[in-house]
Amino acid sequence: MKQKLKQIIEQALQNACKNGKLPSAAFPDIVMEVPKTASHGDYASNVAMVSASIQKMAPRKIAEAIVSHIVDADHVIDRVEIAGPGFINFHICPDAWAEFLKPIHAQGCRYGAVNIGQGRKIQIEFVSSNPTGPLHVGHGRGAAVGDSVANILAFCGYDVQKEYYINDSGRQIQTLGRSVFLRCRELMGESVFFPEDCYQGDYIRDIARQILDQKGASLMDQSDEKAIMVCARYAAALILDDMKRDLESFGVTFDCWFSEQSLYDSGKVADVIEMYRNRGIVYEKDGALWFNTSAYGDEKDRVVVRQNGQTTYFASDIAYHYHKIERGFEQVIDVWGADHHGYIPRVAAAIEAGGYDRDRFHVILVQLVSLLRGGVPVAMSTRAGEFVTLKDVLHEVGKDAARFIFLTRSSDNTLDFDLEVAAQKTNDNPVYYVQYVHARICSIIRKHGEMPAADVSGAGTDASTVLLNTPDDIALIKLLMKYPEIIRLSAELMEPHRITFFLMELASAFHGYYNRQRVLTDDVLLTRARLYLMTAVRQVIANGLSLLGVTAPESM
RNA sequence: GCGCCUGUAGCUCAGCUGGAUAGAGCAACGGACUUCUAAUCCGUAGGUCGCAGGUUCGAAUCCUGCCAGGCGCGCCA
Repeated sequence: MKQKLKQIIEQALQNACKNGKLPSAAFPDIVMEVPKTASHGDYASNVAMVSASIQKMAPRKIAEAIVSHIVDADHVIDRVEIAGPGFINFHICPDAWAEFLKPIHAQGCRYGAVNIGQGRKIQIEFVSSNPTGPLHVGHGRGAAVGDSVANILAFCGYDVQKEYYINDSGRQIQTLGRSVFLRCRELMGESVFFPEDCYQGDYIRDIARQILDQKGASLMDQSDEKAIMVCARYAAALILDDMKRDLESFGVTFDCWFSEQSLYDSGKVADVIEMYRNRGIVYEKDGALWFNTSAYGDEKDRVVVRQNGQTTYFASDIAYHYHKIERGFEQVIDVWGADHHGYIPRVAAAIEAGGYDRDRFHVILVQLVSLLRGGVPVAMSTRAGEFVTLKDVLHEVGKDAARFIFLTRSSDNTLDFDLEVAAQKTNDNPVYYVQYVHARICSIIRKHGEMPAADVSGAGTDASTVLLNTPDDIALIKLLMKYPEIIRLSAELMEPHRITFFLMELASAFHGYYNRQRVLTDDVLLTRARLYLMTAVRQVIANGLSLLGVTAPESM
């Protein structure tokens, strides 16, 4: 409809110009928007105001010139008004709307897919939690956002790869090994001192028990260093398996699990450092090797190889991100907790120093989650091993509620996750409000199937859709027409919460409709038309929910 | 001190690639189930869009400064 009106205005501008009513043939891009207030029409354009400086005319005069040259061949326009400072307001014929249900039925589960990716390869890396402990709520938010963004981008024509980066190298893994090792000795009856910097959680004991069962006490016969190494590998693998299971029950899967250690094993870290060294980007100072990140906008240079010869985490991250782009991704997206934001400039610097445009690297920062129960904060301390895991949350509130709630805020905002509210099946909980729409429509259709003469095969093809012309019908249709635009925005901005809010808005419109209008009536044509509308609503709800990774139940 | 995020109704937040009278949910109050699922709906009430300037036909939205809160500023990961 917007497109149609744009063309009509464009034509009117040209005609007006030809007839000498407008001095200049230079026209701006025509913007057509939906006014907030119904009395301002169904669509409004500000062309006249924007053209004022070009045409050297008063906006209202320009608007008059445009309006008087409008040709409405298809008779979609009921009336046109000039309002306020020079808005041109279009009121659409009530009968013209139902037309726009056709693409929804024609495209089905593809409705809303705007092809902005055009097959371009894009990678999104998320969660990437260290395999040293279970996933907690914060990871859940990252997982929900990352997975949903991946869904949206794939839906919009990108060739998306989802990746999990496994930090299976470095000090934290060492610490993990030491923690398990000490618990093993403890289980064998030794009294050991368990340092504070080791992982305190009970899961360490469980792992120790498993490893002793599996490998036997002879594990401890080798040198401590070797035993710790074995413990570290074993524990990391176990924790990783656990994470995979948790993520799967959260509806999240990855195309690639990328090991940090593999970057060292294949010599990629050394190679990349060598390359940068040859190009003078990396230099030695104070016995350490530094990366010249400040030349690329970082606040200071960063160490890559420490005085003691060990590489820093940044070293492998340089190699990792460099190779991501080498793997052929046009864009590389990282989903990070907001506490890592200070790390962005140096990774961007590394990419730019590698000869790539820094815009190819994008970080979605996700703010903290505070866990509450009935409004009271739940104490969480990784150090003390007290935390509510993602698994616990899933068990308590379920996948759909968890995913939906994680996406009810912009990532830029911190999120209070209240376990009590999330578990409630009341209107405090927006998931069910949206899912209920789907269930209700399915129920209507089931009921209709039990009715005599339950044939809807002609729906949408006969004149019956003209009956969809009440304000309630039109309001719903207009919302459905908005959906592709919502999808485009959420893809471009990588903001899944836009879909969440849209679905709540659509749900609200539907429930209102349901309470005021009847779908199944004695009037066969009307019933057919309304079923046609209802199935379109159901389709859009299902499409949106699927992008969020939430199921659309047929009954509740 | 520097950087990032936030500041909109009593609470939690949308809106912020500029548009007309700023929205939703919750909480409060009052209503609606013999009819397709009341996990629903309708109505009432509620606002100096943190503050001050600037840009322009027009600012919650863009720019600058300030104030407040959160997070981060390692040869940790």
